[in-house]
Amino acid sequence: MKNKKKNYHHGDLKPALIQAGLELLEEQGLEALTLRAIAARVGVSHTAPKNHFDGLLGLLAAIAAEGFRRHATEMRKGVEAHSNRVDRLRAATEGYVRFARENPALFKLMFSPRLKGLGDPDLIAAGSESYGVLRGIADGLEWDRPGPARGPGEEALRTETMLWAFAHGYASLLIEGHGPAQSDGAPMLDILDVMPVFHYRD
Amino acid sequence: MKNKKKNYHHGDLKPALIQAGLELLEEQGLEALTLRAIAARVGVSHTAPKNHFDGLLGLLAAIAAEGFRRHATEMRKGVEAHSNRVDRLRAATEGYVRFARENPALFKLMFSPRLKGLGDPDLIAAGSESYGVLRGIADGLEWDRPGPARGPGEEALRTETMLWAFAHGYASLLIEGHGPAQSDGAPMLDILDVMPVFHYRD
DNA sequence: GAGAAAAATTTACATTGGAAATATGGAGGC
DNA sequence: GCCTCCATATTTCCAATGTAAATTTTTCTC
Repeated sequence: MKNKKKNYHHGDLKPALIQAGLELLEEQGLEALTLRAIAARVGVSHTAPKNHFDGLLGLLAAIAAEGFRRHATEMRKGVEAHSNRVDRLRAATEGYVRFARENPALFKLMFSPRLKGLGDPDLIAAGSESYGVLRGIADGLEWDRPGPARGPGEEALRTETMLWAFAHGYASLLIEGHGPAQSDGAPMLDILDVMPVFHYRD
Repeated sequence: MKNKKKNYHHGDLKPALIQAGLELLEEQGLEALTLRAIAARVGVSHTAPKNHFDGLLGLLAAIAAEGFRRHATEMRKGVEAHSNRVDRLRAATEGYVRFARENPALFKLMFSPRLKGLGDPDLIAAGSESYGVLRGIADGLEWDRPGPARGPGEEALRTETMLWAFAHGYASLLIEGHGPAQSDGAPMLDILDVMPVFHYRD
C-alpha cells in the first residue's frame, strides 16, 4: 500500500465493503444487504469479500460494529454537551432513540439475532462501547425502585439494566412499528415524556 | 373432511404446517424455519403450502400470530391468578418475560422485522391481543413520571408505552444476549428487581 | 528479476423460494 | 352411479444466494 489509490486490485477493499454496506442499508433496507449486491456496488466479484471477512455474516458483523460505534458517538455527543447529570441522562437517551430513528435498517442489523452467537470480537467490543455510555450515565443514578440491593454491585447493575431495557425497548417498538402507534393509530410519545423520573443522589 | 384422518391428500394441512413450524422453531431455531423443511416435516412437497399461505412469509406470519396468542395467554394466566392489581401487574410482567425465555426462537420470530409491513390481518390482530393485556393492566396505574399529561388519553398512553417498552426491552436483551449479562458476564437480574415501582391511584 | 504471498476472478454447486404445468381426489349435479 | 369441476398437491423448472475450489493477477520480499 503505497499511495492508497488504486494501488492494488482495488485498494482498500475492506473498508470499501463496509461503506458500501452502510449505503445499501440506508438506501434499500436490510433485505437488500446481500453479499453479491455489496460486492457489485464496489465493483468486485462476489467472492472477493472472502479474503477480508468470514463470509456474509462476517461482513454484516463488521457493518453492525461500525453501527455500534456511531451509536455510541451519537449518545456521547449529547452527553458531552451538558454538565448537569440529569441533562446528560436525557441527552444520552434522546441520542439512543434518535440514532434508531435516523438509521432504522442499521439499528435492526445491529441487534439482529443472526449476528449474536458469532462471537465476533470487533462486534462485541463495539457493542460494549455503546453499552458503556449508558453505564457511565447510570452511575450514581437513583429512581423509584424495588427493595434494597442484595449485593455490592447490584445497585449499579439494576440501574444499567433498567435504563438499557427501557431505551432499547422504546427504540425497538418505535422502529419496528409495534406498540401503541401501530395498535390504534396514535403517535408514539416522545421518550422523555414516558421515561421514569431519575435523580442523582449527590 | 369426514373423519379428520387422511381423508384428503393430507387432511388439515394448514394447521399442520403451523404446528410443524412451531416444533421446528423450538427444536432447531429460527434459521431452520425454511419452507422446504416445514413442508418436509409434514410430508408434503415444498410448494404445497402455497395453497394455504402467501409464500414463506405468509406461513411465518401465521406461526408468529399463534405465538402472540400464546404470549397473551401466558400473561393473562398470571393476571387472572390474582385479584390485587399490583400483583396482577407483576404477574403479567413476569409472564411476558417467561414466555420469551421459554420460547426464544418464537419470540424472535414474532418481532422479526421481516414480518412487519406485511400487513397480515391475523398477525396484527394477534399482536393487538397481546398488547391489550398490558394495556388493561396499565389502566389506572401510577408511577414516578415526568410532568402532567397534555391531552385526555395521554396519561394512559404514557403508562402503556412505558410498560411495554420496558418489558419488551428487558425480554429482548435477555433473549438476544445483549445487556449486562453479555458485557461482563454478570447474570441478568430478575425483571421484578429492575422494574420501576408502580402503584394504583385508588 | 524470481519466487512467494496476497488478492481477486472464474467456475461450479447446494439451498432456497417461487412459478408453471400437471396430476389427484373428493364434492356435487344429473 | 357416473361425470364434471375445483380445490389440493405434485412435478418440474428457474433465478437468486452463499460458499468452496481452482486459477489468474498483482504486489511484496529477497
